[in-house]
Amino acid sequence: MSLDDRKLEVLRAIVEDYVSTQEPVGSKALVERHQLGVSPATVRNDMAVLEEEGYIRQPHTSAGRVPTDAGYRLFVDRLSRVKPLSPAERRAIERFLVGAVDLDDVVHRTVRLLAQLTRQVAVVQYPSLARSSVRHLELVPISTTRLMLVMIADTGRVEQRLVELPGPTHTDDVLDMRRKINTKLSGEKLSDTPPLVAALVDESDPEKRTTMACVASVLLETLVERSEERLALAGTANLTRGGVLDFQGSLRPVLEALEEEVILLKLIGEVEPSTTRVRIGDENEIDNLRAASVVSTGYGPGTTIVGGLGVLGPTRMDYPGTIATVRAVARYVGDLLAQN
Amino acid sequence: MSLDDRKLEVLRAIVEDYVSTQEPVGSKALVERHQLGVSPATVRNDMAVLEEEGYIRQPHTSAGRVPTDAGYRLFVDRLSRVKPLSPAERRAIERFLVGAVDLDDVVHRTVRLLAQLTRQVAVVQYPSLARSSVRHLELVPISTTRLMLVMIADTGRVEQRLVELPGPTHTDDVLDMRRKINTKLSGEKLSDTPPLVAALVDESDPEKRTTMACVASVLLETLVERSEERLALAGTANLTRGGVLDFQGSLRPVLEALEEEVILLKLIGEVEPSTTRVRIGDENEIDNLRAASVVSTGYGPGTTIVGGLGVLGPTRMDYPGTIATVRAVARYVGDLLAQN
DNA sequence: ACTGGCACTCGACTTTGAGGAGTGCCAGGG
DNA sequence: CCCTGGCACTCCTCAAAGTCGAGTGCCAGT
Repeated sequence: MSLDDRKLEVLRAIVEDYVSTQEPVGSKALVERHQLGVSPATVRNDMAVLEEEGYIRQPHTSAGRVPTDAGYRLFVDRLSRVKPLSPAERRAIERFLVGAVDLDDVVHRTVRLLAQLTRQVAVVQYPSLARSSVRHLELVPISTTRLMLVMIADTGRVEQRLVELPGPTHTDDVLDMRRKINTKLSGEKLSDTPPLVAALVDESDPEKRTTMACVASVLLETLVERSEERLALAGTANLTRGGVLDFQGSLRPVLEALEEEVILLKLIGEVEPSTTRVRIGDENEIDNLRAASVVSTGYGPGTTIVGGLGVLGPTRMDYPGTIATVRAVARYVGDLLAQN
Repeated sequence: MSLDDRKLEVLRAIVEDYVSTQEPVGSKALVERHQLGVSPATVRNDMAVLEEEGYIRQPHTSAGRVPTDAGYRLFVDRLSRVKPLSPAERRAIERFLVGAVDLDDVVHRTVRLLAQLTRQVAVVQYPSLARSSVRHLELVPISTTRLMLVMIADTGRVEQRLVELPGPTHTDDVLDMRRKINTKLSGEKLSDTPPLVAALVDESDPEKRTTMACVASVLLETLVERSEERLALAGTANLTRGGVLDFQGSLRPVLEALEEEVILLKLIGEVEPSTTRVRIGDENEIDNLRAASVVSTGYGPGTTIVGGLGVLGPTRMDYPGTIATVRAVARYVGDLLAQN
């Protein structure tokens, strides 16, 4: 059975009212607040159908209706009009992001901005190393048997690791290694580097091979294996808006999930180009977040994607507004990265 | 009026019972659970005095007594015996901290460990730049008009900033600057560097002065002005233990405070050598944390202090245990840093 | 100085009842 | 055939009232 236009209109009205009032919405209130052009009784019939189809439900008999996860899904997919950002919001974004001095700064400003605009929990992934290229590798002698390896990626990320050398090594040899490494690796995608690093060891003089092997192993760890994805989080206090009503009474599971980087990365990290992804309630694979919704998207200079960002909130959220904000922020951040 | 020994014993019993049960404790329950050697009526008289002195209070008539902030303070200062760590805890600390590969790793492991052991919110400050010395400064050419400045501190912290040069600059000149800067600044406390940086500009060749000034300004920002203190936070989910009872019904203000780095730094950053600081409820200057207690201490290699760490929880917390854990973790982290 | 006894207070919990929002269904009308 | 007004019904919310019991303060007695 398919739903006719009016039923969809009723669903939209229910979602919009419920999102803004946080109270189950009844047929009478619905016709008063929206120009549906029919009587409450008719709306009731439509509601009965919508309930049968699983889009809305009653918390208890003789209460109004509340959208189900499926209802929100339908709303997002077919009923929500794109809500353009207000000029004030655009200005807020620009004001917030100009003046960022480095990548850390950009990420921190972004995550706070997102949290503030959406009034929800915001998550921003640092540009993924897996999607970056090597811009420069530096070997800094700390002592005769210790180096600091610094990797600068084209996305602005900088990673450093300590290298313990097998024995005292002369500065000239370090410089030599540094030159060779850079010649070989500069400009390469991080994911393409392992064979090149192996080649570096093979090609080096026999007497310097152990030293080079040492550096190479740390290099590999830094470039690929560790593949450390970093995150920034902000706005957890927003979880407490709407009392204990959202999130079925306990913030616990949500806060727990937010502490797991792995989980957050799953949420915002899996990005397809230029798509905004919305996960509603049960659609989240993580049990702890079955009462939450996540809106996420990728960002990066131009059309490429180097990382993900998004927000998390109650299923009862303003989807059109949130989606618009997340998209806009992602675009601004992308532009910002493109400038470097 | 001074309190005799038994009254203090009663106070201790009240604190201990309330901390473990989270319920107001009455005179009868008290004599049953502790060997006070007197009758409930006597205890009641003692309680009346303790209440008059402001150490305990009744949530309402005909309820048991609850410690006040002043009561906890007295308990911490005079009544709590040091609780030695269990072997299991010692082992947990060691297991958690060995295998940390760099400073980031150490800090993250520490903060998680602390949150887990105390079952509270943990905060760890990265080694403060203000207390660090320069180990090495590196200038990495990114393009002919851009450098990346990398500062490596003796505490393991690494800061980087982009430098926009006034015009194309030859690599040799960069190397020259790099050498001069290192000669001048290596080993110096960051706080002592500003005049040295100024001298660097003064001493440089006239035609290279603008370039050097450029680098110097970023250098100063990195070394001193920005003076960016970093933090790691973990265990916010622990705030939800004990229901909504702790924190007078709303986590909101606490979560808000935890989002402000400045506030957290105030809490754990002001450290005197080898002291563990306990701030109880109202003693916190931040309004949002008037229902919380903070236990903090400094850490660093040997007896020096390079940063702070601590935990935050409800005033109703296990002070002896928490204090012991915080101290132990700080000592272990200090030892770990000393090894590098 | 401590104890047992006793009257008293007051929150927690239960019961009862009125009120009302909202529904489902049905018969009638365009 | 779809919409509408009417009506009986459900069941939540809220307030009032009452019981229960933990815990207290005080006092007289040892």
